[in-house]
Amino acid sequence: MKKPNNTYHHGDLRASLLREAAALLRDSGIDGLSLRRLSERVGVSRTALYHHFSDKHALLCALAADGFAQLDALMQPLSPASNAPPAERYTAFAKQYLDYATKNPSLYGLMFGHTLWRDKLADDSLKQIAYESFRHHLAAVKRWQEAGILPKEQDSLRLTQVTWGTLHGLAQLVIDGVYADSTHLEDICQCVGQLFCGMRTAKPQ
Amino acid sequence: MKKPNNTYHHGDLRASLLREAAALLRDSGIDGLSLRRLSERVGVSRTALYHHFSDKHALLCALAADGFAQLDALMQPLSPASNAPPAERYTAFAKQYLDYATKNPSLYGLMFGHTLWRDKLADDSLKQIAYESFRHHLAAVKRWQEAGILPKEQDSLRLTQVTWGTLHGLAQLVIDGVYADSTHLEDICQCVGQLFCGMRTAKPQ
DNA sequence: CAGTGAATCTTGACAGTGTCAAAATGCAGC
DNA sequence: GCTGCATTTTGACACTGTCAAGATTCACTG
Repeated sequence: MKKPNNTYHHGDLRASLLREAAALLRDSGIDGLSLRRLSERVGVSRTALYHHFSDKHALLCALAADGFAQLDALMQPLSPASNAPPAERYTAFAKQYLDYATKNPSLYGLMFGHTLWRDKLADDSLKQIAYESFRHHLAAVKRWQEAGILPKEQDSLRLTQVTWGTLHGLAQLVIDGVYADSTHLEDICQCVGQLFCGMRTAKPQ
Repeated sequence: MKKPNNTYHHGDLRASLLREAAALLRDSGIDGLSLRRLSERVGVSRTALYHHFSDKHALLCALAADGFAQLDALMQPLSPASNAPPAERYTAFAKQYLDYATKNPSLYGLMFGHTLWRDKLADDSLKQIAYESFRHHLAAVKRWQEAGILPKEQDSLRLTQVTWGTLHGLAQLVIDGVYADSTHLEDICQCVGQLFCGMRTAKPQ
Protein backbone atom coordinates (compact mmCIF):
# COMPACT_ATOMS: atom_id res chain seq x y z
CA MET A 1 0.00 0.00 0.00
CA LYS A 2 2.83 2.33 0.79
CA LYS A 3 5.31 3.64 -1.74
CA PRO A 4 3.18 3.42 -4.88
CA ASN A 5 6.05 4.92 -6.81
CA ASN A 6 8.10 2.65 -8.97
CA THR A 7 10.89 2.35 -6.44
CA TYR A 8 9.73 -0.43 -4.22
CA HIS A 9 12.57 -2.43 -5.58
CA HIS A 10 15.51 -0.18 -5.23
CA GLY A 11 17.43 -1.92 -7.97
CA ASP A 12 20.91 -1.17 -6.78
CA LEU A 13 20.56 -1.28 -3.04
CA ARG A 14 23.73 -3.13 -2.18
CA ALA A 15 25.94 -0.63 -3.96
CA SER A 16 24.02 2.32 -2.55
CA LEU A 17 24.35 0.95 0.94
CA LEU A 18 28.09 0.57 0.57
CA ARG A 19 28.49 4.04 -0.87
CA GLU A 20 26.46 5.81 1.79
CA ALA A 21 27.97 3.70 4.54
CA ALA A 22 31.42 4.78 3.45
CA ALA A 23 30.31 8.42 3.46
CA LEU A 24 28.69 8.03 6.86
CA LEU A 25 31.82 6.38 8.20
CA ARG A 26 33.98 9.18 6.88
CA ASP A 27 31.72 11.91 8.27
CA SER A 28 30.53 10.53 11.57
CA GLY A 29 33.08 7.91 12.49
CA ILE A 30 32.53 4.30 13.31
CA ASP A 31 30.14 5.06 16.17
CA GLY A 32 27.99 7.22 13.92
CA LEU A 33 27.48 4.39 11.47
CA SER A 34 24.26 2.76 12.61
CA LEU A 35 22.00 0.71 10.42
CA ARG A 36 18.99 2.93 11.13
CA ARG A 37 20.82 6.11 10.16
CA LEU A 38 22.23 4.40 7.10
CA SER A 39 18.87 3.08 5.91
CA GLU A 40 17.23 6.44 6.53
CA ARG A 41 19.94 8.09 4.49
CA VAL A 42 19.49 5.66 1.61
CA GLY A 43 15.72 6.09 1.86
CA VAL A 44 14.85 2.54 2.69
CA SER A 45 13.58 0.54 5.63
CA ARG A 46 15.78 -0.41 8.54
CA THR A 47 15.86 -4.13 7.74
CA ALA A 48 16.09 -3.94 3.96
CA LEU A 49 19.80 -4.34 4.36
CA TYR A 50 19.49 -7.91 5.57
CA HIS A 51 18.72 -9.19 2.09
CA HIS A 52 22.10 -8.00 0.86
CA PHE A 53 24.25 -8.50 3.94
CA SER A 54 23.82 -11.27 6.43
CA ASP A 55 24.83 -9.01 9.24
CA LYS A 56 26.09 -5.60 10.20
CA HIS A 57 29.51 -7.19 10.43
CA ALA A 58 29.17 -8.34 6.85
CA LEU A 59 28.61 -4.75 5.76
CA LEU A 60 31.62 -3.62 7.76
CA CYS A 61 33.69 -6.41 6.22
CA ALA A 62 32.75 -5.22 2.76
CA LEU A 63 33.74 -1.67 3.65
CA ALA A 64 37.04 -2.87 5.07
CA ALA A 65 37.67 -4.96 1.97
CA ASP A 66 37.26 -1.83 -0.15
CA GLY A 67 39.75 -0.10 2.09
CA PHE A 68 42.31 -2.87 1.61
CA ALA A 69 41.83 -2.67 -2.12
CA GLN A 70 42.49 1.08 -2.04
CA LEU A 71 45.54 0.70 0.15
CA ASP A 72 46.88 -2.07 -2.00
CA ALA A 73 46.42 -0.10 -5.21
CA LEU A 74 48.04 2.91 -3.62
CA MET A 75 51.17 1.03 -2.65
CA GLN A 76 51.55 -0.78 -5.92
CA PRO A 77 53.26 1.95 -8.01
CA LEU A 78 55.94 2.23 -5.37
CA SER A 79 57.81 -0.75 -6.68
CA PRO A 80 59.54 0.70 -9.76
CA ALA A 81 63.13 1.51 -9.13
CA SER A 82 64.45 5.00 -8.75
CA ASN A 83 67.96 6.18 -8.29
CA ALA A 84 67.29 7.94 -5.01
CA PRO A 85 69.18 6.63 -2.00
CA PRO A 86 67.56 3.61 -0.30
CA ALA A 87 66.54 5.42 2.87
CA GLU A 88 64.73 8.10 0.91
CA ARG A 89 62.87 5.53 -1.12
CA TYR A 90 61.66 3.78 1.98
CA THR A 91 60.81 7.09 3.58
CA ALA A 92 58.57 7.91 0.64
CA PHE A 93 56.91 4.53 0.94
CA ALA A 94 56.22 5.03 4.65
CA LYS A 95 54.88 8.51 3.97
CA GLN A 96 52.43 7.16 1.43
CA TYR A 97 51.14 4.53 3.83
CA LEU A 98 50.74 6.98 6.68
CA ASP A 99 49.11 9.55 4.43
CA TYR A 100 46.44 7.09 3.42
CA ALA A 101 45.83 6.10 7.02
CA THR A 102 45.59 9.63 8.35
CA LYS A 103 43.39 10.79 5.52
CA ASN A 104 40.93 7.94 6.10
CA PRO A 105 41.14 7.51 9.84
CA SER A 106 37.77 5.88 10.43
CA LEU A 107 38.12 3.47 7.55
CA TYR A 108 41.64 2.57 8.59
CA GLY A 109 40.43 1.98 12.13
CA LEU A 110 37.72 -0.27 10.79
CA MET A 111 40.14 -2.24 8.63
CA PHE A 112 42.35 -3.14 11.54
CA GLY A 113 41.11 -2.27 15.00
CA HIS A 114 37.42 -2.84 15.33
CA THR A 115 36.86 -6.44 16.43
CA LEU A 116 36.41 -7.57 12.84
CA TRP A 117 39.46 -9.76 13.12
CA ARG A 118 39.56 -10.47 16.81
CA ASP A 119 36.29 -12.36 16.96
CA LYS A 120 36.85 -14.36 13.80
CA LEU A 121 34.14 -12.32 12.16
CA ALA A 122 36.07 -11.48 9.04
CA ASP A 123 34.45 -13.24 6.11
CA ASP A 124 36.43 -15.00 3.45
CA SER A 125 36.51 -12.24 0.87
CA LEU A 126 37.95 -9.82 3.42
CA LYS A 127 40.54 -12.34 4.54
CA GLN A 128 41.49 -12.99 0.96
CA ILE A 129 42.06 -9.40 -0.05
CA ALA A 130 43.82 -8.58 3.20
CA TYR A 131 46.21 -11.49 2.83
CA GLU A 132 46.76 -10.64 -0.79
CA SER A 133 47.72 -7.16 0.27
CA PHE A 134 50.19 -8.65 2.72
CA ARG A 135 51.66 -10.89 0.06
CA HIS A 136 52.24 -7.86 -2.13
CA HIS A 137 54.06 -6.17 0.70
CA LEU A 138 56.08 -9.32 1.27
CA ALA A 139 57.05 -9.44 -2.39
CA ALA A 140 58.13 -5.81 -2.26
CA VAL A 141 60.24 -6.48 0.82
CA LYS A 142 61.97 -9.34 -0.96
CA ARG A 143 62.71 -7.15 -3.94
CA TRP A 144 64.09 -4.43 -1.69
CA GLN A 145 66.23 -6.94 0.10
CA GLU A 146 67.72 -8.13 -3.16
CA ALA A 147 68.30 -4.53 -4.20
CA GLY A 148 70.16 -3.90 -0.97
CA ILE A 149 67.60 -1.45 0.34
CA LEU A 150 66.52 -3.60 3.23
CA PRO A 151 68.86 -5.91 5.16
CA LYS A 152 69.39 -9.09 3.21
CA GLU A 153 70.20 -11.23 6.20
CA GLN A 154 66.75 -10.98 7.75
CA ASP A 155 64.03 -13.52 7.09
CA SER A 156 61.68 -11.89 4.60
CA LEU A 157 58.48 -12.88 6.36
CA ARG A 158 59.62 -11.57 9.74
CA LEU A 159 60.92 -8.42 8.15
CA THR A 160 57.60 -7.84 6.43
CA GLN A 161 55.74 -8.32 9.68
CA VAL A 162 58.02 -5.88 11.45
CA THR A 163 57.97 -3.21 8.77
CA TRP A 164 54.22 -3.42 8.36
CA GLY A 165 53.88 -3.44 12.12
CA THR A 166 55.88 -0.25 12.31
CA LEU A 167 53.78 1.53 9.72
CA HIS A 168 50.60 0.24 11.28
CA GLY A 169 51.56 1.23 14.80
CA LEU A 170 52.59 4.70 13.72
CA ALA A 171 49.35 5.08 11.81
CA GLN A 172 47.34 4.22 14.88
CA LEU A 173 49.33 6.49 17.16
CA VAL A 174 48.97 9.41 14.76
CA ILE A 175 45.29 8.80 14.10
CA ASP A 176 44.44 8.59 17.76
CA GLY A 177 46.77 11.46 18.54
CA VAL A 178 48.27 9.59 21.45
CA TYR A 179 52.00 10.03 21.13
CA ALA A 180 52.39 11.67 17.78
CA ASP A 181 50.60 14.26 15.73
CA SER A 182 50.51 14.52 12.00
CA THR A 183 52.57 17.71 11.84
CA HIS A 184 55.79 15.77 12.39
CA LEU A 185 54.86 12.97 10.04
CA GLU A 186 57.64 13.84 7.62
CA ASP A 187 60.33 13.63 10.28
CA ILE A 188 58.96 10.38 11.60
CA CYS A 189 59.00 8.77 8.18
CA GLN A 190 62.54 9.91 7.67
CA CYS A 191 63.54 8.29 10.93
CA VAL A 192 61.87 5.07 9.83
CA GLY A 193 63.69 5.08 6.51
CA GLN A 194 67.07 5.69 8.09
CA LEU A 195 66.47 3.05 10.73
CA PHE A 196 65.51 0.33 8.30
CA CYS A 197 67.90 1.20 5.51
CA GLY A 198 70.34 3.36 7.38
CA MET A 199 73.62 1.54 7.52
CA ARG A 200 73.13 -0.18 4.23
CA THR A 201 75.36 0.64 1.33
CA ALA A 202 73.59 2.46 -1.47
CA LYS A 203 73.56 -0.16 -4.16
CA PRO A 204 70.77 0.88 -6.54
CA GLN A 205 69.90 -2.19 -8.59
CA MET B 1 11.98 -0.07 51.83
CA LYS B 2 14.08 -2.50 49.93
CA LYS B 3 17.38 -3.96 51.09
CA PRO B 4 16.89 -3.71 54.85
CA ASN B 5 20.28 -5.32 55.29
CA ASN B 6 23.16 -3.15 56.22
CA THR B 7 24.50 -2.91 52.69
CA TYR B 8 22.51 -0.10 51.20
CA HIS B 9 25.68 1.84 51.08
CA HIS B 10 28.12 -0.46 49.50
CA GLY B 11 31.04 1.26 51.10
CA ASP B 12 33.65 0.48 48.52
CA LEU B 13 31.69 0.64 45.31
CA ARG B 14 34.17 2.47 43.16
CA ALA B 15 36.93 -0.03 43.76
CA SER B 16 34.55 -2.96 43.34
CA LEU B 17 33.33 -1.57 40.04
CA LEU B 18 36.84 -1.20 38.74
CA ARG B 19 37.82 -4.69 39.85
CA GLU B 20 34.80 -6.42 38.33
CA ALA B 21 34.95 -4.30 35.21
CA ALA B 22 38.53 -5.42 34.67
CA ALA B 23 37.49 -9.04 35.13
CA LEU B 24 34.55 -8.62 32.79
CA LEU B 25 36.78 -6.98 30.22
CA ARG B 26 39.28 -9.81 30.44
CA ASP B 27 36.60 -12.51 30.18
CA SER B 28 34.09 -11.09 27.73
CA GLY B 29 36.02 -8.50 25.81
CA ILE B 30 35.21 -4.86 25.31
CA ASP B 31 31.81 -5.58 23.80
CA GLY B 32 30.83 -7.73 26.75
CA LEU B 33 31.48 -4.92 29.19
CA SER B 34 28.11 -3.27 29.61
CA LEU B 35 27.06 -1.22 32.57
CA ARG B 36 24.03 -3.43 33.26
CA ARG B 37 26.07 -6.61 33.30
CA LEU B 38 28.68 -4.95 35.43
CA SER B 39 26.21 -3.62 37.98
CA GLU B 40 24.44 -6.96 38.14
CA ARG B 41 27.75 -8.66 38.79
CA VAL B 42 28.63 -6.24 41.55
CA GLY B 43 25.13 -6.64 42.99
CA VAL B 44 24.02 -3.08 42.67
CA SER B 45 21.59 -1.04 40.61
CA ARG B 46 22.31 -0.10 37.03
CA THR B 47 22.75 3.59 37.73
CA ALA B 48 24.62 3.38 41.01
CA LEU B 49 27.78 3.76 39.01
CA TYR B 50 26.96 7.34 38.10
CA HIS B 51 27.80 8.52 41.59
CA HIS B 52 31.40 7.40 41.15
CA PHE B 53 31.98 7.91 37.44
CA SER B 54 30.52 10.70 35.39
CA ASP B 55 30.17 8.47 32.41
CA LYS B 56 30.89 5.06 30.97
CA HIS B 57 33.88 6.64 29.27
CA ALA B 58 35.15 7.76 32.67
CA LEU B 59 35.09 4.16 33.86
CA LEU B 60 36.91 3.04 30.74
CA CYS B 61 39.47 5.79 31.23
CA ALA B 62 40.11 4.58 34.75
CA LEU B 63 40.59 1.03 33.50
CA ALA B 64 42.93 2.21 30.79
CA ALA B 65 44.89 4.26 33.31
CA ASP B 66 45.42 1.13 35.38
CA GLY B 67 46.65 -0.61 32.28
CA PHE B 68 49.19 2.11 31.60
CA ALA B 69 50.39 1.90 35.18
CA GLN B 70 50.89 -1.86 34.81
CA LEU B 71 52.68 -1.51 31.50
CA ASP B 72 54.88 1.23 32.86
CA ALA B 73 55.82 -0.75 35.94
CA LEU B 74 56.55 -3.78 33.81
CA MET B 75 58.98 -1.94 31.57
CA GLN B 76 60.77 -0.16 34.37
CA PRO B 77 63.12 -2.94 35.50
CA LEU B 78 64.42 -3.28 31.98
CA SER B 79 66.75 -0.34 32.34
CA PRO B 80 69.60 -1.87 34.38
CA ALA B 81 72.54 -2.72 32.26
CA SER B 82 73.51 -6.22 31.35
CA ASN B 83 76.44 -7.47 29.39
CA ALA B 84 74.38 -9.16 26.75
CA PRO B 85 74.80 -7.86 23.22
CA PRO B 86 72.65 -4.82 22.35
CA ALA B 87 70.33 -6.58 19.95
CA GLU B 88 69.50 -9.23 22.52
CA ARG B 89 68.75 -6.63 25.13
CA TYR B 90 66.36 -4.85 22.87
CA THR B 91 64.82 -8.14 21.81
CA ALA B 92 64.07 -8.94 25.43
CA PHE B 93 62.51 -5.53 25.87
CA ALA B 94 60.28 -6.00 22.83
CA LYS B 95 59.30 -9.45 24.03
CA GLN B 96 58.22 -8.07 27.37
CA TYR B 97 56.07 -5.42 25.77
CA LEU B 98 54.41 -7.83 23.37
CA ASP B 99 53.90 -10.39 26.12
CA TYR B 100 51.96 -7.89 28.18
CA ALA B 101 49.87 -6.86 25.20
CA THR B 102 49.03 -10.38 24.10
CA LYS B 103 48.24 -11.53 27.61
CA ASN B 104 45.84 -8.63 28.16
CA PRO B 105 44.41 -8.19 24.69
CA SER B 106 41.15 -6.50 25.63
CA LEU B 107 42.75 -4.13 28.07
CA TYR B 108 45.47 -3.27 25.59
CA GLY B 109 42.86 -2.64 22.95
CA LEU B 110 41.03 -0.36 25.34
CA MET B 111 44.18 1.57 26.24
CA PHE B 112 44.93 2.46 22.66
CA GLY B 113 42.29 1.66 20.06
CA HIS B 114 38.83 2.24 21.38
CA THR B 115 37.90 5.85 20.65
CA LEU B 116 39.06 6.98 24.08
CA TRP B 117 41.73 9.14 22.48
CA ARG B 118 40.22 9.85 19.12
CA ASP B 119 37.24 11.77 20.43
CA LYS B 120 39.14 13.74 23.03
CA LEU B 121 37.37 11.73 25.69
CA ALA B 122 40.46 10.86 27.66
CA ASP B 123 40.30 12.60 31.01
CA ASP B 124 43.27 14.33 32.52
CA SER B 125 44.44 11.56 34.80
CA LEU B 126 44.58 9.15 31.88
CA LYS B 127 46.47 11.63 29.75
CA GLN B 128 48.88 12.26 32.54
CA ILE B 129 49.78 8.65 33.21
CA ALA B 130 49.94 7.83 29.50
CA TYR B 131 52.30 10.70 28.79
CA GLU B 132 54.38 9.81 31.81
CA SER B 133 54.71 6.33 30.43
CA PHE B 134 55.87 7.79 27.14
CA ARG B 135 58.43 9.99 28.89
CA HIS B 136 59.83 6.93 30.63
CA HIS B 137 60.21 5.24 27.29
CA LEU B 138 61.84 8.35 25.90
CA ALA B 139 64.30 8.43 28.76
CA ALA B 140 65.14 4.78 28.19
CA VAL B 141 65.73 5.43 24.50
CA LYS B 142 68.11 8.25 25.35
CA ARG B 143 70.03 6.01 27.72
CA TRP B 144 70.24 3.29 25.10
CA GLN B 145 71.45 5.78 22.55
CA GLU B 146 74.21 6.91 24.85
CA ALA B 147 75.13 3.30 25.55
CA GLY B 148 75.39 2.64 21.82
CA ILE B 149 72.48 0.24 21.77
CA LEU B 150 70.28 2.43 19.63
CA PRO B 151 71.60 4.69 16.86
CA LYS B 152 72.98 7.86 18.37
CA GLU B 153 72.47 10.00 15.31
CA GLN B 154 68.67 9.83 15.42
CA ASP B 155 66.56 12.43 17.18
CA SER B 156 65.49 10.83 20.45
CA LEU B 157 61.88 11.90 20.25
CA ARG B 158 61.41 10.59 16.71
CA LEU B 159 63.22 7.41 17.59
CA THR B 160 60.95 6.87 20.58
CA GLN B 161 57.87 7.41 18.46
CA VAL B 162 59.12 4.93 15.88
CA THR B 163 60.20 2.24 18.33
CA TRP B 164 56.99 2.51 20.32
CA GLY B 165 55.06 2.55 17.08
CA THR B 166 56.74 -0.67 16.04
CA LEU B 167 55.94 -2.42 19.31
CA HIS B 168 52.41 -1.06 19.27
CA GLY B 169 51.74 -2.06 15.69
CA LEU B 170 53.08 -5.55 16.22
CA ALA B 171 51.00 -5.88 19.36
CA GLN B 172 47.87 -4.98 17.44
CA LEU B 173 48.63 -7.30 14.55
CA VAL B 174 49.32 -10.20 16.88
CA ILE B 175 46.30 -9.55 19.08
CA ASP B 176 43.95 -9.32 16.13
CA GLY B 177 45.67 -12.22 14.44
CA VAL B 178 45.79 -10.36 11.16
CA TYR B 179 49.27 -10.84 9.82
CA ALA B 180 51.06 -12.49 12.69
CA ASP B 181 50.27 -15.07 15.31
CA SER B 182 51.80 -15.35 18.72
CA THR B 183 53.65 -18.57 17.98
CA HIS B 184 56.35 -16.69 16.08
CA LEU B 185 56.59 -13.88 18.60
CA GLU B 186 60.11 -14.82 19.57
CA ASP B 187 61.39 -14.64 16.02
CA ILE B 188 59.63 -11.35 15.39
CA CYS B 189 61.17 -9.77 18.46
CA GLN B 190 64.57 -10.97 17.39
CA CYS B 191 64.09 -9.35 14.02
CA VAL B 192 63.13 -6.10 15.72
CA GLY B 193 66.19 -6.16 17.92
CA GLN B 194 68.53 -6.83 15.04
CA LEU B 195 66.90 -4.17 12.90
CA PHE B 196 67.14 -1.44 15.50
CA CYS B 197 70.49 -2.36 16.99
CA GLY B 198 71.85 -4.57 14.27
CA MET B 199 74.83 -2.78 12.77
CA ARG B 200 75.80 -1.07 15.95
CA THR B 201 79.00 -1.98 17.74
CA ALA B 202 78.53 -3.67 21.07
CA LYS B 203 79.70 -1.02 23.47
CA PRO B 204 78.12 -1.93 26.85
CA GLN B 205 78.10 1.20 29.01
C1' DC C 1 20.08 12.47 71.65
C1' DA C 2 17.08 14.67 67.83
C1' DG C 3 17.22 16.56 63.39
C1' DT C 4 18.87 18.30 59.22
C1' DG C 5 21.68 18.11 54.82
C1' DA C 6 24.35 15.62 51.88
C1' DA C 7 25.93 11.49 49.92
C1' DT C 8 24.52 7.29 48.09
C1' DC C 9 21.53 3.98 45.92
C1' DT C 10 17.08 2.51 43.53
C1' DT C 11 13.13 2.67 40.52
C1' DG C 12 10.95 4.31 36.31
C1' DA C 13 11.43 6.01 31.95
C1' DC C 14 13.32 7.33 27.31
C1' DA C 15 15.71 7.20 22.98
C1' DG C 16 18.66 4.48 20.61
C1' DT C 17 20.76 0.08 18.89
C1' DG C 18 20.87 -4.76 16.01
C1' DT C 19 17.97 -8.40 14.62
C1' DC C 20 14.14 -11.76 13.95
C1' DA C 21 9.27 -13.15 12.18
C1' DA C 22 5.50 -12.25 9.45
C1' DA C 23 3.16 -9.63 6.16
C1' DA C 24 3.25 -6.77 1.91
C1' DT C 25 4.92 -5.75 -2.66
C1' DG C 26 6.77 -6.21 -7.24
C1' DC C 27 9.27 -8.96 -10.81
C1' DA C 28 10.11 -13.04 -14.00
C1' DG C 29 8.56 -17.26 -16.17
C1' DC C 30 5.12 -20.90 -17.29
C1' DG D 1 -3.09 -14.41 -15.84
C1' DC D 2 -1.29 -16.94 -12.38
C1' DT D 3 2.32 -18.73 -9.50
C1' DG D 4 6.87 -18.66 -7.25
C1' DC D 5 10.50 -15.90 -5.67
C1' DA D 6 13.25 -12.08 -4.46
C1' DT D 7 12.79 -7.94 -2.24
C1' DT D 8 11.01 -4.58 1.02
C1' DT D 9 8.24 -3.21 5.04
C1' DT D 10 6.05 -3.25 9.56
C1' DG D 11 5.94 -4.89 14.26
C1' DA D 12 8.24 -6.57 18.00
C1' DC D 13 12.02 -7.91 21.25
C1' DA D 14 16.04 -7.64 24.07
C1' DC D 15 19.63 -4.89 24.83
C1' DT D 16 22.30 -0.57 25.49
C1' DG D 17 23.63 4.24 28.09
C1' DT D 18 21.62 7.90 30.61
C1' DC D 19 18.44 11.20 32.97
C1' DA D 20 14.93 12.57 36.70
C1' DA D 21 12.75 11.65 40.87
C1' DG D 22 12.24 9.15 45.00
C1' DA D 23 14.17 6.09 48.88
C1' DT D 24 17.72 5.09 52.18
C1' DT D 25 21.64 5.80 55.04
C1' DC D 26 25.62 8.47 56.87
C1' DA D 27 27.80 12.56 59.08
C1' DC D 28 27.36 16.34 61.44
C1' DT D 29 25.27 20.28 64.21
C1' DG D 30 22.30 21.93 67.92
